[in-house]
Amino acid sequence: MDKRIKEILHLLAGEYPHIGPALNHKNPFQLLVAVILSAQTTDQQVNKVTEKLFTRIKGPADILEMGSSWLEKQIRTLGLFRRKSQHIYETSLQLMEKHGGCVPHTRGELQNLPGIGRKSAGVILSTVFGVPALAVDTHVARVSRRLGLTDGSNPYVVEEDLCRLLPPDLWTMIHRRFIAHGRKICRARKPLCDECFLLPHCPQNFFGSGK
DNA sequence: ATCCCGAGGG
DNA sequence: CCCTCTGGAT
Repeated sequence: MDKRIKEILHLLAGEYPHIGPALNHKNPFQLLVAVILSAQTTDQQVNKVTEKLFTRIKGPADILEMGSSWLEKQIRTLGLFRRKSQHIYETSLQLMEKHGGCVPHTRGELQNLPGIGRKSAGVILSTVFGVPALAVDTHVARVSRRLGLTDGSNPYVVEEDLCRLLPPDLWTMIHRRFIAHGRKICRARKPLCDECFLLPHCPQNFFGSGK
């Protein structure tokens, strides 16, 4: 692994030591629901909704029992709420019919569910099944690009580049730490470069990019 | 490439 | 007003 990358990872580990999943949940199904809800939405907004939602919803059968219009009302404060409601309902249906009410353990099966793409499958695999995955969202992509770890705008390309550069046993933590850094310092709009502990190692800094 | 789509911040 | 938020399906 590159020396500069090692130093970056070391500094990130120091700043964001033991960092857990940002989406609150008590079982794999609840995480699956939360991940669907998280599209183009802050985790804070998702957690606000799921705090109430998950007192009634423990598994896919609960969704089918309550119905999609009920669900839609519960998540109305989130963006894309109609589509998310449909996806959660359809996914619950498929889980009951094809997977015995359980969340599947493989990427292929997960991505086959409506509303679950590569990023969401990666989050589920790494968070509840302990499978190494580097889920690339808007934060991970942006931070990776600014640090010069990739030049791709396509998330799949970014994931390929990162997975080539970084060992699998670090993928899950790197995902979380990049997100934490992307929220706090390396923000999309006005990045706080003057407060950033990675600045000496960042190509964005003209004077520090040389070595 | 386009659509979905509310909350929050600037 | 504007942009962004742990995207995915068509």
